[in-house]
Amino acid sequence: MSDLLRRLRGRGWRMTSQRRVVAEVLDGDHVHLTADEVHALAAERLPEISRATVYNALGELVALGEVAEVTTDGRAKRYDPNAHRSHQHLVCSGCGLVRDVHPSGDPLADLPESERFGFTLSGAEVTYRGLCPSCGEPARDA
Amino acid sequence: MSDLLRRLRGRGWRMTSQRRVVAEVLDGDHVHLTADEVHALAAERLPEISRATVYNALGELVALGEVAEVTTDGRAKRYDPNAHRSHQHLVCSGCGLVRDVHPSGDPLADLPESERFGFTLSGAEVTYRGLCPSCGEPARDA
DNA sequence: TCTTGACTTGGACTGTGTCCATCGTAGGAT
DNA sequence: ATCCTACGATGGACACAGTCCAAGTCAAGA
Repeated sequence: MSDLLRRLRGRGWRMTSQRRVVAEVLDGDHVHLTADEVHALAAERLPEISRATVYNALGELVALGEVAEVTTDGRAKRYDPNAHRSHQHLVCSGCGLVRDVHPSGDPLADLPESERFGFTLSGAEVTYRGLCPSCGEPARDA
Repeated sequence: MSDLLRRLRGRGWRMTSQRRVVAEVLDGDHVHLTADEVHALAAERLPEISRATVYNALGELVALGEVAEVTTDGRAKRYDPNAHRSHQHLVCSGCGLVRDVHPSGDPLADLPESERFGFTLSGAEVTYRGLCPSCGEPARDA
């Protein structure tokens, strides 16, 4: 059993076969699946699992802080199980590929008091945009 | 006529009454409207304007670089006419309020070569999250 | 094993955005 | 000033992501 499943069970998360496969599908590094992708992968092991259940499970994992929700653009949210190590995202403007990155420096420290407008800050997300090695090569006709 | 309208006309943007009201609605600082809000405001002046036209006009303004698209969460995109001055966004986790902010430092400089994975970087967006003064006050029962 | 409340299901529903065939019109040509 | 025509507007159907709900199912404690 993975660490994730062990942690969830330890926190009193009622374990069902559906929740198990969702958690298993999300296990690993550099995983950034959409809800539909999670559903498709889960359905390979448990064909009857419903979309609603996947959405429920993902929502709970996010609420528990085990998985982070990443909105890279106007498309579907992606779910990132690497929520315990603080990191940011590098997104390919061409194909949508997402990589975890670890910038130096703390963006929160870069926001002076005069620019906080009385807000109580809780965090900052940085999204780097660019072209991945495949998309960056000049397109070539056949 | 506003600077925005003048610039657009100068760039050969065919001016119609619909495009005019969309551009006028978006004029100003600290404007972060959703497409539906733009449509509603535009419809006050031009009741027959259709949603498709608003979406078309917004898409063109974004393509022209006159307006920036901001995706703060899984909800509707917001349109920010303040695209010429580089800035980042501060979003209230409670009510969704968006403010423009100007952090010091350059997030791009914080991403070491070893963390770029061969990408050609084009920019970085920083989204600060927190509670605005209204939402930050402890809720009080009546 | 029994019980029960939490979980799952699937289908309807909502919000956001896109597409497309048809109609209308801005702006150049005359 | 008027005409032409290509570009823009229209609105309704469609697509996608996500939520909600009533009814059925099951995990886990007693």
